[in-house]
Amino acid sequence: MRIVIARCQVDYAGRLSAHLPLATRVIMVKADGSVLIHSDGGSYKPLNWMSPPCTLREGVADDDETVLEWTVSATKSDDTLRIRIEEILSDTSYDLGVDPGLQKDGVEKHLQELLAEHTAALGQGMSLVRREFMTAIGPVDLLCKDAGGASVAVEIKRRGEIDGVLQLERYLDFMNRDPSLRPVRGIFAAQEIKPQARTLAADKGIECVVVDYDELRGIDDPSLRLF
Amino acid sequence: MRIVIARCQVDYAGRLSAHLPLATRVIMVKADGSVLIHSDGGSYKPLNWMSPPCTLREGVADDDETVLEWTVSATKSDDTLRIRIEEILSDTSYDLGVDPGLQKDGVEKHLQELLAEHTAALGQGMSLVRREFMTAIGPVDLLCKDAGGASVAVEIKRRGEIDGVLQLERYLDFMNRDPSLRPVRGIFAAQEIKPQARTLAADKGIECVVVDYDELRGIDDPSLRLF
DNA sequence: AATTAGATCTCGACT
DNA sequence: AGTCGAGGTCTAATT
Repeated sequence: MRIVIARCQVDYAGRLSAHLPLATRVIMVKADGSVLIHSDGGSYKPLNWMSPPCTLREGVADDDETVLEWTVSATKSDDTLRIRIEEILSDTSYDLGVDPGLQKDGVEKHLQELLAEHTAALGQGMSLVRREFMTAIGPVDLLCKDAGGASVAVEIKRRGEIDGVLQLERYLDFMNRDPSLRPVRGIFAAQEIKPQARTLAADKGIECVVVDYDELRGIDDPSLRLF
Repeated sequence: MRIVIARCQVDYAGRLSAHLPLATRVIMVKADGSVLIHSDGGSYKPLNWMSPPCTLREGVADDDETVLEWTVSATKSDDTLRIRIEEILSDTSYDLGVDPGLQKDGVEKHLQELLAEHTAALGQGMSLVRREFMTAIGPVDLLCKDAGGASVAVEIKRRGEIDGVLQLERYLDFMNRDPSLRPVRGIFAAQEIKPQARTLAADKGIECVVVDYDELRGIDDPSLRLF
């Protein structure tokens, strides 16, 4: 890991063209050759970058030998990042070693697993028929039967937005064409549901269920938690 | 901009939970308080981070006073990032100033502008009626008339995938209900078109046109290019 | 290798 | 402030 603080201009040419005017920035060169150009704001996305695999060539500018010119070239395409460095304020390198990586918990897949095990959270007397129930246009997250024995298709999102409702509506359209399933009603389950999504669901006769992830996880063995 | 190289563990709790085991990493603290944790590989995305607006509080661990504990808290939610620092290898700060920002060129809008000016690329005798032609369900990128005077709706994407074809199909459905427009046929134009999208388009009677961005731009005044 | 769908998506434009 | 669409999306899982 090499970190350079420098006054620089940057040009990217590839899937688009982009230019950064002269300013002081952080240039991060990773062990795999990838390069990130960060400013002192924004969010985690760099102003400009080159993803691995790529190679860094260091030289000087054609028009001015006092200006360093770094060229980063992608291996698999002709994308290039050209960095013109007018002044280096700092240039340091560190050996970080290989990172053990990130452990995640609480994404949509977990929510689906938990709801599959605790279908009661979707309604009294609800029972699971299948997870990832296949239809002609893709898998429905959960297929259940309610207390009355009627089929229920469940679409699960971490955050419930309008596209999730539309997706469920398409599934319901297809499933209700199948005489062996019909009638199928829909439940849209999420940790939080946006007002617009809720309105659309109501209009389509789709029930909305807000799921408390922590509460649902609390039903499970607490020893299975990461922390 | 503060850059710290340290052996650390990191825990994020918020929209999900995530944990990073002890390892040497780069901690970037930006002027707006946002924090990025980078390893020596991967891509531009940090292993873990906190977006602004947020505040950083520096303290020591409850269980071990020799361990620094930084807590980064989001202002608008209860998301927190907890960084346990076992050893600091480097800790430096720089004043970068405000960045002038990135200038972009070459995305979908530009492609639309170029095609609007050079409708011949879509077919012999094609002429432009309107850009962003409004329909009940949204604007069609281009409305044209072909050599025979028939209406043509054009959907433009940088990369042509299946959802773009579906979008165009919805527009065509609506437009063909309007007696003053009917009949309207469709052209799906993109720099590259995925086989799946091509197949669906063929099935729907939609023509596919692959556009060469550089060639199209070459027709324009070269002085208008960024470099 | 190619495709699909989610993301602590981010980012910009528009309402 | 919220919504919508695109991204040099990235990422991981699955075919």
